[in-house]
This record gives sequence, C-alpha cells and structure tokens, in this order.
Amino acid sequence: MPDYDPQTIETKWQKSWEEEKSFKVEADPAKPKYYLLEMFPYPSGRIHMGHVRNYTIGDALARFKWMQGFNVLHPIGWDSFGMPAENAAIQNKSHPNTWTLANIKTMTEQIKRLGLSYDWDREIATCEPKYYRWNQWCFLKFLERGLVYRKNSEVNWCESCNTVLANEQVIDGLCWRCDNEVITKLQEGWFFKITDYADRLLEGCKDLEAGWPEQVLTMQTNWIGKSYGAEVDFQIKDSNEAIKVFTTRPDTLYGATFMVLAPEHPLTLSLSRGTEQASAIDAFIKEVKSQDKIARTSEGGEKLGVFTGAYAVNPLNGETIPVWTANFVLMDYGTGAIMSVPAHDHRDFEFAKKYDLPIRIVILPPDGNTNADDLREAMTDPGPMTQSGEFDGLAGDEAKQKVCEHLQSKNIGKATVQFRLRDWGVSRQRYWGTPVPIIFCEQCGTVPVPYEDLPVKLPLDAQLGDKGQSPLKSLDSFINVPCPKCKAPAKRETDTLDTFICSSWYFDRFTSPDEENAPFSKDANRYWMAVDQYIGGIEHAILHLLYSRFFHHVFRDMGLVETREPFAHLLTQGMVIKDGAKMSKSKGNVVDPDHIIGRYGADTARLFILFAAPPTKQLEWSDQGVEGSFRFLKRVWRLFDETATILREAPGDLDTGGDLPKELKELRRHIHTAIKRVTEDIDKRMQFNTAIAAIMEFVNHLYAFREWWTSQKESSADGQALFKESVETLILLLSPFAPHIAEEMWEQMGHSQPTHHTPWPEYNEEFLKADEIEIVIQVNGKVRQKLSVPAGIDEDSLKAQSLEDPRIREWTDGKEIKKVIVVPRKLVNIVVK
RNA sequence: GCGAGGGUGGCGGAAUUGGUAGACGCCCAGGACUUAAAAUCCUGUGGGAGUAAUCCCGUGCGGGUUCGAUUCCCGCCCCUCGCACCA
Repeated sequence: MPDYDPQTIETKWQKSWEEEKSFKVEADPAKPKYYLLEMFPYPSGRIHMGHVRNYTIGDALARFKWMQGFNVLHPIGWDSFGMPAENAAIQNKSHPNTWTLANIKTMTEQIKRLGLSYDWDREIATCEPKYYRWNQWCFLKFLERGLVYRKNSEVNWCESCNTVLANEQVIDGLCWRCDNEVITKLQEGWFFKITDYADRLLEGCKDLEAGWPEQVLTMQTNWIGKSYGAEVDFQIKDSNEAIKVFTTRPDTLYGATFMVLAPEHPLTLSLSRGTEQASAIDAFIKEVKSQDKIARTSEGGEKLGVFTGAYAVNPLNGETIPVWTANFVLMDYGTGAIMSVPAHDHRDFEFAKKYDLPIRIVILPPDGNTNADDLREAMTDPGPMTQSGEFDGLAGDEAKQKVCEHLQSKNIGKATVQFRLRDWGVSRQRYWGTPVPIIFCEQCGTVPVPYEDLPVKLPLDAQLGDKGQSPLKSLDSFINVPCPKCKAPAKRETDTLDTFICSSWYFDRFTSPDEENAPFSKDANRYWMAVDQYIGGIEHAILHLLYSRFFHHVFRDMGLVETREPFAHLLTQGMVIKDGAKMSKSKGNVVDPDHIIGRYGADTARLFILFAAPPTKQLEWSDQGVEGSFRFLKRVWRLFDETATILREAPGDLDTGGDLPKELKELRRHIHTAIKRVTEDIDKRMQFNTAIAAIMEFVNHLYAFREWWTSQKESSADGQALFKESVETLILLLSPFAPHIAEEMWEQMGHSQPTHHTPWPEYNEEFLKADEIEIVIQVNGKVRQKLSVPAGIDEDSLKAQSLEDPRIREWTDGKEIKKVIVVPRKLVNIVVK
C-alpha cells in the first residue's frame, strides 16, 4: 500500500508527456479549435508565483477543453529582448544573449516541472533572427502604408535606462521598468501612427464587451480619450493671422474672455515681438522649459501665465480679448491653444481669478443668477445658453451643434474630434532589441532595407558600454553598408525597436511558428485565431493589449488576418501576495515555486493556487493552505489505493434494471451533482475555487459511502460498479487541476487512454433529483422549521403540512394568517399578524 | 475630482435568478488509534443567552422596497485599482 508519492508520479508523467508529445496540435478543420494563451514570459531568471498562477489557470482550462473534444492550441514562448538582459550583462561582464539563453533554459525546466500542457514544438523566442526578422518586415510594411514616420520631438527619456520611452511606458512620471524619474529630451526617432487607428481601436472595444473585463476596456477607452468638440478660429487683432483653438464646449463661446497659448506655440513668441511684453514672454518660455514636464502637467500644479501683449477677437460677439500664454496649456493636445471661459471651466476660473481677468456667465445657472461676481467656482454643468445672442435658450448637444453649424457657415470653425492618444514612439537607443531596418544615405536619404536583405541581424559580438550605451553606434562592421539604392557608402540606423513590437503579434506567430515566407501562415491563422482565451496580468491593460490590437487591425487591413480583434476573451489574473504585500525580494516575502514543488509536488501547488481564490482576485499565499491541498490529494490517493482491489474487480456497468437502494441512489446523485458543479464552474464561471470545493465535497461523500458500504455484510455488484464509477468520475474531474495524480490513478484503473484524451464526464439531470428534499418553513420571514418531504409533493399538501407542524403552530396559533407563500422545492413562508 | 471594482466568522473565501448567510478549506478545541510522536480518522467551531429544547443578534453605516434583501433602490463611510490641468 504505497503512500502518495508526488515526486515519482510527476516525474513519470512529465517524461511521458514530453516523449509522446501529448499536447502537440495541428490545424484540423474537422475539429472545433480552442486557442488558449497565457501572456508569454520575459526570461528574467527564475519563475515566480505570478507565473505559476498564470500558467496553472491556463493549464486547467486547456486540459478541460481537450477533454471536451476541442483541438487545443496551447503554446509557450519567450519575450526575450529587453533591457534587463543588458543590465545583467553589464553587471556580470557577460553578454545579453548568454544571459537570456541561460534563463530560458532554467525557466523551461521550472515550467516543465509544473506539468503544463504546452505544445513545445511551437516554442518561440523573440530574440532569434527567425522571429525578429518579421518585426522588421512589419516595420517596413507599416512604413509602406504610411504608418511609420520619423520626427524630432520632445520625448520621454529615462536616464537610468538610457533610452526613450513611449507615453504608455511612463507611469506617474516614472519609468515603468526601473521606476527612475523620466525627463523630457529632444530626440529624433521613429513613430508608429497608432493615432490613425484611434477610432477603430475605440470601436473595437464594443466587440470586446462580452469577453473582456470592463475595467480594462474602460482603461483603454480613457487612454484613447476621444473628445467631441469644435475647432474655432480667433482672428488676431490688427493682423491677418488667426489662432485656432479646440473646445469641447462651443456652447460657451460667448463667455470666452481671454485666450491662452501653450508656451511652445509659435505664436506665443511672434505675437509678443514688438510689444512691451516681449522680454517677459522670453523669460516665461525659458522658465517653463526648465520646469519638469510631469509637474507641469499634473493637476493642482500652480498655474502660471504671462500676457503676450496681443489681442484677439471673439468671433461670435466681436469682443476684443487678451491673449496670454500659460504653463497649463499643452502644445501636443488639440491645437496648443485654448479659448478661456472662466465661468464654465475650473482651470480658466482659477487662472482668471489669479490674474484678474474678466468672467462672464453664458450658461444659465439653476438659480438664474448671471452675476459673475457671485460666482465661487466654475459652473461646468450643461444648461441653457444665456447672454449669447441668437443662441439664448439652446442647451446641451443641440446648442453645441447649432453653434458649430453657425461657425461652419461663416467658415471660422467646424465640429471636430480630438484624441488623447499619441503616436507610439518605437525607437530605443539600446542594443538588445530588433535593429530598425533603415539605412541613411547622403544621396538617397532614408532608405528601407530591401525585404530580401532581412533580417538585419543584431551583431552578437558587440560589447556593451558600462552605462548601457548601445555598442551599435560604434560598431563599424554594423554601421557601414552600401546604400541599397545607389550603392554609395551609407550608414545603418542604430536604434532598435521597442520590445513591445515583439509581443504585438507573437500570438499570430504561434499559429505557424516555422513559417519562413511570412510572419505567419494565413491559413493557420484563419483556423486558429482569434485567441479564445487570453490570460495575464492587469498591468498590461493598456500597453501590450492596446499595441496588439493596433497590430491586429493593421494586419486586417493588409489582408493577413480575418478576425476583427485578436483576443476574444481576456482574463486578468490577480496578484499573488503574502502577508498583505506583493511578493518581492526587498520585502523578503517571496515563496520560491521550486521549493513548493520539491516539497509537495506540482499537483499540490496547482491545486492550492486554484483553490485559494477566484482567478481574478488577488491571492494571499498561505503555507497552511498548501498543507491543506496536499492533505486533500493524499486523501484522494488513499481512497483510491485502499479500494484498489474492489475497483479492479468491479463490473463495468450498473445493472440499472433493478431499483437501487437509497444509499446507492444518493451516491449516484453525488456523482452527477459533482459533474454539474465542476463543469459549470469551469466553463461558465471560470471559478476554479468552487469547482475544487465541489470535488472536495464529493470526496467527503465517497468516504462516507465507503464507510457505510464496508459495514454492510454483503456487497452488491451494483454498489461495486457505482463506487468504481464514482472514483473514475473523481479522477476525471480532478485531472485538469492535478493532472499527474489523476493520470497515475487512471492508468492504475486499467485505462490506456490518457485523461486528457478521455471525454469529460457528463451529468444526467434525472440523477440530480433527490427523492426527499428539505423544505424551510418560515414565519414572517424567519426560519422556524425544516421539513423533509417527498420531492414530488404538491403545493397544497406542502402548505397543509407546514401549517399543521407543531413547532409552526407555536408561532401561528392565535394569530391571523394573512398569506402563505410557497416557493416550490425551496420554502414556505407563513405571514401572520 | 472622474471612472471601475470591493467591504461577509479568527483567516482565505461560498451563497449562480430576491428564497435556509457562512459551502469548501485553513486555524483552533476535544476525542479515537499509538508506549509515544507523526500521519490518519471522527466531532465541534459567527456572536450572545440557556443544562437543553430553543431564542435573540448578525453580511461597512443609515434609510427604503418586499411575505422575504449579502443580493434591488436612495444617502453616507472606508479600501483597492485606473485616469487625472487633455481645453
């Protein structure tokens, strides 16, 4: 009678799965497909509990889908370009490639010890030329489509990482990777025109409502930030020039009492020339430029401004209004200039009060008071226009529309939209990434590397500078190339591409990882995409998930993919925490997955992680909880092991002809209840914790049944058969969560087909019904009695029986019975007074 | 400030359509087995009163709807996350 020995069992089955290539799949139009994907890991060194949780959730689902008969694509790969490799290499005086490959090796071993159902034949690593050549291909194709451009601009710069960051990679003014403060810097670089797709990315969110968490969609929607409004031209006094502004409140145009330009706005400087404000403007521009961009753009920052010396004309009321410049107006949103309506905008109000500028109420307040002197704060609510000439009385969208029509008819403005989204800066001044496939030629200018010359290989013999400066800039063998057009000596671009490009289409590559003539095969893509279920951390809610959607939309325009969106369903798993905090080395609360697997086995680790919390919630690590899961698996093993003989001799089928004794009927009901609960918890609710709870309850019932059964003098063949059915069901229900122990028991039961190729058990509604059910009897909504009655009892008898019950009589005697509510199969509520 | 999600025993969490609040597990206590321990099994376990039967209270707080509310509505408090001078 061997004890449960996870190490032996797990080694045995992992070896078997690997040798048999148990989870290898091919596209097969005859079978329904299911593409399950976890966000592929960065090979940082060793796996942590967050990885374990991510992959365990995915694996449970994948195995379940296999058993449901789907052709399951469940791949894994490595997001293996990026800065940590460089930093580690500098520290260890090694090479990023060496470091990365060693980490992949270590982490592969660790992942394999978890018993995950991956198709390892599809493994990819983005740092391999056969992968990143297609990043370059995408770059060139996007360039052809006008979606890539180069510009000199103020960019986010991380001093510690020595590189540019995209807007999405700046979190609270800090670098997303190293938490260092981000500064702005003028830098030339490549941009992806993601703004061209702003509207479609926004609309796509609607397609995703059924499958994505609302939170993520809200974040994406806010990030794209579409605003409806109007562009309006304000004529500059005594000049032919106009200042173009964007406003979301054209209905407040009559209240525009001054204007504000961004300090960087070209008119700020030019308007002030020749006025007595010239020197003040010069000083102000200088001051704002030295001001930290983050501080400047954060709410509550002090609003500072200076009069430019110039005036403009309000196009609707003809009033002359002063033009100011101020730090809170940004050059890169809208037109870089605003009309200020202090009565109806918080910022304008604050600014007007500070610099004593006029305020005029043009939206009627609820109390009807239009005296601006009484205004304590800006009134930003919508309302009827007032003091606005012919528009008085119009309100809301109608008012805005009418004003826009008027502007348009006079050719001084029009309805328009603005987006908060900025183009995606993809140039990185670092080494360990995809080289940008561009050559600079003095004669021909910027020349794309011809497709047939791809990949532009990243030279692996380069030595990193000790501050992370890219060695490419000084590597003559890399830089010096003939111009593809004129063959004259030219120079390669030395920037590399943002690693987020690698992860923006890897899921497409998984459909045909060995494709040599394209980033992926269209046929394979058509069969496998979209990803049916994507699983990963919420930290990618904007970054990776937005970029991937952008790529997918472009691919669709290129005719490479057919689905509208790449990820049909998204699950954002919660964090793993311990002692109330995220696991981290600095806090010393890290639990090493290897340690847990070594001590209890992968099945215990998996079971605990799935049982401790629903997948989307954060999970508090508990060593005692792990003990509990281990104890449960031992309990399952014992149940199986101690009855192995009985199970082996059991007849295959139940002799259903005879009426079963009560205990057997009960057992059968427990089997089918367990199947129903586990199936629905996985499939409909994705709530593994309750699925496992249902299995635990089932096991408790099996123990109770076994005790009753072994106490019987004679054991019936039906009992034996049903017990066998119970244990086999248990094994199958358990197998997505704890696959090794399940597989071992399954084999010992005499099955040659592995569990993941065995159909998922089905329940029979008929067997879910009990003969006797418990009905709760309430008096005035309080539970006073519980009755066991036949399941088929009719309402009237139930009602009568309830009213006659002695204990209920104690509450109802001498009182007037106002009403009796009967909820079939559940309760009776007697209302008395 | 705006948006989203939360608040249930000592702890993690259940309650799926308005119908027995606390499933399942952890912790803890008691018992069985054992020379003993470990392992295992059994019992108990929201709070209060009571020998007990049983009763009262109880899902952040205050109200409401309802025969009945963790669930729906109104107001408030607190926590987490995201956005945040975006005109």
